[in-house]
This record gives sequence, C-alpha cells and structure tokens, in this order.
Amino acid sequence: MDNDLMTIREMCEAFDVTPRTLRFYEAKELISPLREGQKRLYTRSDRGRLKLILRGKRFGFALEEMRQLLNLYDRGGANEEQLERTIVAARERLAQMERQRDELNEAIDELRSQLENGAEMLAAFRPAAE
Amino acid sequence: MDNDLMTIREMCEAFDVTPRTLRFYEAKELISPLREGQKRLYTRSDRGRLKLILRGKRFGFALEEMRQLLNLYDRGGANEEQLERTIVAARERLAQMERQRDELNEAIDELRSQLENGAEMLAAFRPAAE
DNA sequence: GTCGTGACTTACGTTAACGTCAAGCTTTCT
DNA sequence: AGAAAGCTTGACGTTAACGTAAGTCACGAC
Repeated sequence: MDNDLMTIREMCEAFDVTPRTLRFYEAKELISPLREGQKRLYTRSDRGRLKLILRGKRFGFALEEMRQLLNLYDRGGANEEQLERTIVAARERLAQMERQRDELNEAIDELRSQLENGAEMLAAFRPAAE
Repeated sequence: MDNDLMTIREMCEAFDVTPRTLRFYEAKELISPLREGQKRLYTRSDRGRLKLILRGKRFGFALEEMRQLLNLYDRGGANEEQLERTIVAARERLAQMERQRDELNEAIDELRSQLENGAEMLAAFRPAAE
C-alpha cells in the first residue's frame, strides 16, 4: 500500500496526475524512477520531488525552473549556498507574482470603470462620438 | 499626416505594433483595410477597431473573443441587444479576472509564508524530516 | 496458448499570437 | 536603367505542457 515503492498507477491516484504527465516529467529529467524490468517504480524521493514540482506549478514556476532548482540538490546535498539560491529564486518569483497581480488589478479597475460608464468601450464605433 | 487614410507603416508607429501583427489581425478577420493596388490603407474605422482590440488585449480578451464582439457591430450597427451582449461578455471577463487575481493572491500568501519559514519548501529532501 | 489488462515507446497534434525568412512586385532615387 | 526601399504573400518556426493515437511487450487468468 504505502510501501516505499509505488507503481505509476498508484502515483497517479495519489497525486492526481496522468501517466503521461509522469513520463513527461521523467523525459524532462525532473524525476527518475527505478525500473523493474520495463516498469517504473517510484521511491519516496520521487514522491518528494513530484510534490515540490506540483507546488512549484501552483506558484507559477515553469518546469524548467523547477528542474534547475531540483538539480541544485542532486549535486551533493543541500548546503547553505544551494539553499540560498533557491530562496533567491523564490523571492524573484514572488516579486513577479506581485507585479502580475498589480497589473491585473489595474486592468480590473479600468474594465470596471468602463462598465460603470455604460460600456463606452464602444465609443469608437459611433460616428457621432468625438 | 493624420489624413483619414494611413499606411501600414504609419499604423505601426501610431499603435506600436509590427506589420506582421496588422496582417495577422486581418487574416483573423479583425480588421479589413482598403486596398490601393496591393497596398493596405487603414481608415478611421480600422483605427477604432484596432484601438478596441488592443484595449481588449490589456483586459485579457483573446483575439477570437474580440472578433466576436467586434462582429456584433458589423451586423447592422450597435443596437440595444448587441450592446447588452457586449456588456455581459465584459462582466464575465471581469469576474474571471477577479477570480484569477484571488488565486494569485492565495499563491502569493502561500509562497510568502514558505519563505518566512526559512524555505521549508525543501523539507521533502531532507531524509531526517518526517 | 491466447485473451484481456496495463505498461511501455514513439511520435505527431494542440493552442495563441505572432516571428522570421523567402521570394516577388513596385515605386523611387540616382 | 539599375539598385535600394518598402510593400506584398506564403509558409514554416516558436513555446509550454502535456493529449492522443498507434503499435509492442509482458504477465496472470482461463
């Protein structure tokens, strides 16, 4: 059940992803499960990585960004410097997200005021206008 | 200069877009400039449409959505019903944008708290951690 | 032994909004 | 006339993250 090794199907149910997704992540070198013959077997480490990947996606990290972050930890364990780099990356992403939210808020305000003005959005069509 | 008719180059400078963009919009039936021989000539109506398209993009409308909205006005002018439909579409988009902003805010909060906890984001890697 | 099931690999398809050549026609400068 | 400029029409390329289909393999059940 919750053995150390899980099949692809168990992984899919546990994380709510498709087999294609897991194979895709593997092709992109984000995960590298064991093999029993031709079949994939996912370890606890794989599950940890997948968890991080999915969390990263919620934060808007691209898979390639996640791969780079994850790889920092393959090269000899998590030392201070690597942790630091991860934190820096996270902070940058946070700033990006905040900028994105601010822009979105501006657009929202603008659109809302257009609507309040009775959709003057369409003024350009009325030959009478301006 | 600011004649009723403008060349593609003048349009590009006026609206800060590339020729490719204008031809692309034309291929997608968002604009339909006149022709003088083989050359395109943009009318005041074209400028009005382009202005709306670009504004729509800022609001996150897809080009296809904008095309549909614009076409409402080609079919016999802007009557009450058409205006109504446009307003409905705009309201829906506004709601979408607000949802999107809310989700973004949640992600921001989550990421920020991760950072405040000293990047426990990486806990999954430490064999020591649960 | 063969049937069904699940896993596997390979590879093309999808979506949006253009970018980037390539090659030809016209007008314009010299 | 010849060349440079600017416009035109194809038509393929790009990016991300998978979806989807086609064909193969292996294994337990019968």
